[in-house]
Amino acid sequence: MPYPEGHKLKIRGRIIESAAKAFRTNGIREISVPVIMKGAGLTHGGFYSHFDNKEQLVSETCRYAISDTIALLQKAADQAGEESKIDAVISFYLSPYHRDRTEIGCILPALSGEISRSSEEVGQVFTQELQRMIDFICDLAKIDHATGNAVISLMVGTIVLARSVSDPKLSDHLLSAGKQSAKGLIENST
Amino acid sequence: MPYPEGHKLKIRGRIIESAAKAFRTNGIREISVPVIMKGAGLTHGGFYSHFDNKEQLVSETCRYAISDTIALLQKAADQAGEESKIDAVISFYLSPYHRDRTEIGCILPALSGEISRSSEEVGQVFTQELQRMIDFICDLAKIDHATGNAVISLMVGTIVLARSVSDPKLSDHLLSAGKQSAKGLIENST
DNA sequence: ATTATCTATAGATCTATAGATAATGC
DNA sequence: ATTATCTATAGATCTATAGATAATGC
Repeated sequence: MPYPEGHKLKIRGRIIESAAKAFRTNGIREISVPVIMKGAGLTHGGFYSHFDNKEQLVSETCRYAISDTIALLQKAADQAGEESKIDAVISFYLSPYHRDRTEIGCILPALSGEISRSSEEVGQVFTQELQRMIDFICDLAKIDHATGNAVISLMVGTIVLARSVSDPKLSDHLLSAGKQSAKGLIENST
Repeated sequence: MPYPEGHKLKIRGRIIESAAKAFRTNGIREISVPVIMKGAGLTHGGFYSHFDNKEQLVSETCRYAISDTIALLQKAADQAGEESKIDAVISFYLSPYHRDRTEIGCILPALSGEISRSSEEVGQVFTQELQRMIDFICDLAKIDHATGNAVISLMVGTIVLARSVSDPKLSDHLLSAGKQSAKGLIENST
C-alpha cells in the first residue's frame, strides 16, 4: 500500500473544507473546481479522482457545512446556563458577527437559493441536515415542531436580508427585530 | 427620428421582463445575456446598446421585480375585506402556489443570496425596494417597524427553506408554520 | 509496483465589442 | 439619413479527461 493509511481520505476532507469556505463566501456556481483545489493546496486535475463531478462535491460539502454549523451552535449553547441555552443560540445566529462572517457561517442563508436549483441528491442531503437543525432547536427550546420550523425560517430569513441590505442601520434593525421575535415565538409556545 | 416614439424603451422593458423571469427561475449568474435576449426575441449583440453591462441589468431588474411583487401583494389585499387584508397577503405569500411558481414570484427568497454578493449599486436598489416592501406590510397590518421587519424575514426565510427542501411534507409544514407564526407576531404586537 | 497528483488540452460556455445590415421617418 | 439590431469574433473563463510524473510502502 503506497501512501500512508487514510492519506486520500484526508486530502478529500481538505477539498471539502476548501469548498465549504469558498462556497459560503462566493456561492456555488461562482466558484470553480480549480479555485477549490488551489484552496486545498492542489491542482485541479486531481479533483476527479476524489469526486465524480462538481455536483457530488456540492452535496458532500452541504452535509459537512450544516453539521459544522450545528456543532457551532451546540458550542454556543454549552457555554450558557440551563435557562438561557436557546437564547444564546439565537443571539449568536442573529449576531452581527455571524452576519458578517459568511466564510464560517451557516450555509442556509448563503446557499439555499442555489440549492433549490440543484440536483435531487443535493436537495435530499439538504433536507436531512435541515431536519437535524430543526430537531436541535426544538430539543433545546423544548418547543413543538411547528414553532421550531418558524423559528428556523425566521433566523434564516433575517440573515438573508441582513446580508443583502446595503444600509448598516437597517441591517442591524433586521437582526434585533429577528432576535426579539424569535424569542417571542418560543415564549408564546411554551 | 427613425423608429416609432419610445420604441427603444419598449424593447428595453422587454429585456428586463425577460431577465426577471429568467433570473427568478435560474438565478442571476446562471443566466447568460444571450439567453435573456433570446427571451425578449432578440440576438445578444444588441444588448450593450441598452445596458452598459450585465450588472446594470441586474439592478434594474431587481427594482422592477420587487415592485412587481408589491403590486401582486397589493392585489391580494384589495380582494380581501378590511379586517383580513394582511392575512390575505401573508396567506398568498406563504401559499404552495407562490412557493412553486418561482418564475412569477418574489425575488427576495430566490435571489438574495446572489444579491448579497453583487455590486454596491445592486445592494442599494435592493435596500430601497425592500424598505418599500416593509412599509407596505407595516401600513397594512398597522404594526411597528420592528415587527414588520421580523414578519418579512419570516416570510422570506420560510419560502427560502420550503423551496430548498426535497420532502413535500416538510415543505408544507414549513409554509403553514410560517403562516401561523407570522399572524401570531402581528397579533401580539397590536 | 502501485497509487495520487500534475500537466496539458478538448470542447463548451461566457461577457463584451466592432462593424455590417435592416428598419424606420423625413 | 439615422438609429436599432444582427453577425462574427476576441479573449477569458469553465468542467472534465487522458496520459505523464512524483511519491510512497514493500
